[in-house]
Amino acid sequence: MATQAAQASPRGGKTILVVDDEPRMIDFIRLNLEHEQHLVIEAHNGLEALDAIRKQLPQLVLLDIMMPELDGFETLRLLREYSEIPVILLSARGEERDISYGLDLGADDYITKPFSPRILLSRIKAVLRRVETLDGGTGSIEIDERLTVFLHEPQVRVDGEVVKLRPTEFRLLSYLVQHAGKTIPHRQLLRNVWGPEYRDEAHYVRLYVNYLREKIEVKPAEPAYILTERGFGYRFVDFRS
Amino acid sequence: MATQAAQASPRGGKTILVVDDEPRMIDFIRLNLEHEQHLVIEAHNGLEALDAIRKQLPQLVLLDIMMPELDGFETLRLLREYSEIPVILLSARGEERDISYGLDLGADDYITKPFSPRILLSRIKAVLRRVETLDGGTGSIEIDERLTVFLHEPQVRVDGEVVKLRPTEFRLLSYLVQHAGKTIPHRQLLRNVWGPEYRDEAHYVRLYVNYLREKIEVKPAEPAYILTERGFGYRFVDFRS
DNA sequence: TTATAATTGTCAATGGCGTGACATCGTAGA
DNA sequence: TCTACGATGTCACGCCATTGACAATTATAA
Repeated sequence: MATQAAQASPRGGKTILVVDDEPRMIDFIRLNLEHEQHLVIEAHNGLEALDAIRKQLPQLVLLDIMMPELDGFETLRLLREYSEIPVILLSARGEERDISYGLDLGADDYITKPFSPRILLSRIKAVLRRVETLDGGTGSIEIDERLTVFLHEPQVRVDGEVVKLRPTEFRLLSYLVQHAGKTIPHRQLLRNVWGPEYRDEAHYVRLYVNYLREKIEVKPAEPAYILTERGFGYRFVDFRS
Repeated sequence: MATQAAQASPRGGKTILVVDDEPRMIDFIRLNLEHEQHLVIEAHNGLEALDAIRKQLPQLVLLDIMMPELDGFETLRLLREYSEIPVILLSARGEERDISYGLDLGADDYITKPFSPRILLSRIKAVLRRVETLDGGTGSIEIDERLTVFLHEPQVRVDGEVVKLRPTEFRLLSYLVQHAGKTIPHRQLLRNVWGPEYRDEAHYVRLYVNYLREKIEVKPAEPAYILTERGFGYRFVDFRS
């Protein structure tokens, strides 16, 4: 049902929906976003916002929390029932306590009013970048003739054969490939593949590195892709050099 | 080895280490933090910072990225080998691209220079609040005479008996209890218990709600703690009323 | 009231993940 | 060089998460 975001706009800018009941705030944001070549559409309450999202498919929504009719939280809750469009919440001073509620509802980030144009633009850029990393591009990286890593599917192609990866293997390989050429310390791998609550389980990394080697290396005992940096961590070979 | 954070400071303020090579920046931060009753200590490069953390055990570190000797990233990497002390990165304009690297290394948040006193204080407050939720308090919530939920151990006490919870059961129950009295939509439970990549697996929630009911309810078929709100989600009974 | 569909609850099978024990390798010091 | 120790690699087992099939319940409409 939910169509993928669309809307071309002049010179590579994005279509951004600004939802706020204060015209001054909308004007301020519009001024700054249009200066960056974005196309700005607006809505003045939650209902209008949901309507505009359905009809215009913006690439990003700036959503004020305190609004008449349908407030930002409720709007976001309804929206997240069917759409994963990026949303940045705008919260007024003193509402900071409730921000975690907004993130729970699925907001991508938030900005506290008042804010500077620079803050606004950098947050938007950051959110868009994150989203584009997730679903942009072809979604596959050709490491060399015999190995292709897919970033949207838990699988790799090795010597023309598709090999399925288990979820943890997939997250680990993606992380390594996306940081190819750098040695990643054990701790950092744990934190980013398993989660921040894992600190001392360096064992897991060894185990899953070996699972991966079994699947992608020619000779797992003499790895050519996932290299061991004794005492530090692991490094995926820099395939771009 | 790593002792728990300590340092009492006047009137409930925290001990905060500010690491920056620009004296003006330190002065600016010091002015604002001391106004909020925090005790400010300072360091001017990474080595000094690691030393100060060892010796003074601040509750939070504000860490500039661009510094001579040992930069913020490298300092953070070394620090995270042995300590989970909260760190907020300070990044100058134009370094925004590298922020995700800092978060990978285990930073808790970041602030882009220049920033306002209000931003500074609210970020610090947010990080400290998050940390204190994790390890503060007694760590247990007594729902009623027969049920106690532990927030730091995957277990509950039911009728005086300790019952162990599996990891997912534990996360789900913690989330429900911490939002007791509110109906949480299926989507929101999925997002916050399983992760943002789970969207349509509402089935999981049903299954785990039932696992939990088996463990904590008197009659699982007629739940008194975890209530079903047909068409919306689940609600943990409001035990504070 | 009854039929129907949507939602929720239950059960069982499968395979991934965490865990420990142990083998092997690499490095530094004797 | 040899030895000892720490780091890394390997293996096997048991628990838990996921998945699918299906039953029961509730709301809605006939």
